[in-house]
Amino acid sequence: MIAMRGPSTSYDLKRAIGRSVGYFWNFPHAQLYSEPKRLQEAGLLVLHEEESGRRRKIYSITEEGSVALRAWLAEPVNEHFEMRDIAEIKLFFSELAGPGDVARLAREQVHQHERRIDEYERMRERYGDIPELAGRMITLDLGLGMEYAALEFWKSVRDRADRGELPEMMSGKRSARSS
Amino acid sequence: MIAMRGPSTSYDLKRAIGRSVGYFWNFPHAQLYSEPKRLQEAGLLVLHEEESGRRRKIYSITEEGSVALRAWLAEPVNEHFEMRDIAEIKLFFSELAGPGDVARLAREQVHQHERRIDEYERMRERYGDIPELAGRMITLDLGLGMEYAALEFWKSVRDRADRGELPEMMSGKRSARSS
DNA sequence: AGACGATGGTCTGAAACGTACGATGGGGAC
DNA sequence: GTCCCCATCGTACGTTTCAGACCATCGTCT
Repeated sequence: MIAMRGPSTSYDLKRAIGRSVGYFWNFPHAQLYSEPKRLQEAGLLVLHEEESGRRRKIYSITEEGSVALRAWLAEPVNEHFEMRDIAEIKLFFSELAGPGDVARLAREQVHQHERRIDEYERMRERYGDIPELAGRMITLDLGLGMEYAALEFWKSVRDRADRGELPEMMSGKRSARSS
Repeated sequence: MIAMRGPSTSYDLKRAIGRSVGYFWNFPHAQLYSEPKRLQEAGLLVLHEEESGRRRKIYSITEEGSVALRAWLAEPVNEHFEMRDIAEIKLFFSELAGPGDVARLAREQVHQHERRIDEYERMRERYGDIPELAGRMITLDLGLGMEYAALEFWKSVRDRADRGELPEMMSGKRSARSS
């Protein structure tokens, strides 16, 4: 982020991330203070500390840092993306849930994904045709694609639940430890 | 999981999760040993320890546990799902990458998502029409939807990169700390 | 009898996390 | 002009999570 934005304080990073990468990779802000320190000690960043009143800590990338960054970008990505979706977990275990729970869950999810889609579409409208940002907007398409996929899914769950097509019993326990 | 499967050892959980929920919520296996202990101390599980050679630790859910579980399932889900996608991060910062990096990245991703789709489709074929499991198969549809969305996205990135339509320069640093 | 893989479990050091807390400065209300 | 609020900027710290090394047992095949 520092390589892209130029010299930044941790607070700058926090805001920049909040508006961009944060959507698909969350950072607790405390990390944005400890990590730069680590990277600076490793020689990948340099710290310029203000002497005036605010005493801001402004980090810039070093040549070594740039090299490491480019090496990382060139490296292949082995892992598949990770997801953590509480709604999906609840759906998976919905056979243990009470009547109406699934329908309510699906409705909530439809709503949430619609809001998120709105948010993304507005971002695209505002920044979409600023050529400087166009590159960074690519990932927005992926986010939107995912959101639309999720939205369609939950809509169909909602409709099926409303039509009573999903089991959603609250049956007795099964037995087996085997299989 | 224990409520659904019936009495289970941590190892049972590990396997069961590996074949199902694990795809959208990963658990390091060590947690599957420490958590049940915690839940047992909290009264939500009971432990039956074998006295024979193996001394397996088999957990079952208590009435209190069932109640807590159903309460949790009925609770609204506030958070949006979390994603962690290294490929997406690299794409976001691709303006700092070397020539060819984006194309390579996209190709890898296409391949990975295709493999994952295969895996899911095979699961559906094998278990799809076993009525007992049908309920648990719903989430598979969401997984597939996401995978197809990602696949299409990365294909389009790949094609655009091949046609040289993406900037992918390695330009000089920007200046601003502001905005 | 021995090898080996599946089963079953524990421990630990390092990261990550959330969150409370402290401080400064600029700008608007008055 | 002064006062207060909010955005800015930063630190500290206890708790969870995590990866991964490690250990033991059992069944089965050779």
